[in-house]
Amino acid sequence: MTTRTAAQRHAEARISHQARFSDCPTNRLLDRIGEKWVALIFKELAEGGPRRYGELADAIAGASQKMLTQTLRRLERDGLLSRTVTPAVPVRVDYALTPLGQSLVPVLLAVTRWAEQNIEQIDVAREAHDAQHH
Amino acid sequence: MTTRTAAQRHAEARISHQARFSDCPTNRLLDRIGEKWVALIFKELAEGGPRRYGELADAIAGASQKMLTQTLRRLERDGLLSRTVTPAVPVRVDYALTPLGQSLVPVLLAVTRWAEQNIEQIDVAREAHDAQHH
DNA sequence: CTGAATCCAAGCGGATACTG
DNA sequence: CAGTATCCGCTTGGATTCAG
Repeated sequence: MTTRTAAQRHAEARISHQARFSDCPTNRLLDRIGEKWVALIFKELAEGGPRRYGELADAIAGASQKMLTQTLRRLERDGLLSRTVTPAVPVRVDYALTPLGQSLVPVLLAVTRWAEQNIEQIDVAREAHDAQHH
Repeated sequence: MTTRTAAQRHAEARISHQARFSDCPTNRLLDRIGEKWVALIFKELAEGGPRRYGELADAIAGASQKMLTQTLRRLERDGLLSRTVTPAVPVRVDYALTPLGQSLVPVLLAVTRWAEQNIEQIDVAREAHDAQHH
């Protein structure tokens, strides 16, 4: 039977659009840089150059060890940063932005600039909105 | 007693950094525009001008009604878009970017441009990485 | 020092049903 | 038409413990 309810057709449409969502480069990128600690990691590596794992952990003390490692590994997998292991005792691991990662820095800076210049307007709008709807 | 274990001090440090994280304008903005449907909503409103709720729902068929409404309301609360109710039967609701929202469009475009130009390099890096670690 | 593995709570986000 | 309300599974992310 080709008979389907409106709900079924709508569900199917949603599925196919979900696929397109995951394929959309913009959404894929926003998923990455929107991750909780990515902005801070980029800030550290962009401003301070290569960093050891422990240095990053200190600089980004808000992140748990698990999240920091997970995030670093995902960024490495995407080719945005490099991970260099120096076999020694104890072991030494350095992270650095790749050229691809560096090319993303200006984009992040654009985001930062807009945020710093406009965050106050957002706060004002939020207070006004909250006041109106008591 | 001022005596605290290293673990306690570390936990306290993490708490205070968590607060700073939530205050950071960049992270606050990324939290917003990183939400699942924000990029598509902005794309629709930036390219097509004001849109009725139903038109947005059709254009962004991947989003459930609940998520679409939630996201629109949060963006409205932040002053990034406006919601205009026309009392009629049936009721008509239009959404549009505010000037503040429009000022964010170029930033989103920068993200989109980088994504489209570099997503392939990310895919390549990912395949290479996955291949190496079988 | 740099992680991996496990456990668990909180919340995001989808499905469904109902409403002015 | 444009939502609201409820239920619920799954993912996210922190705490803790163990390891090379």
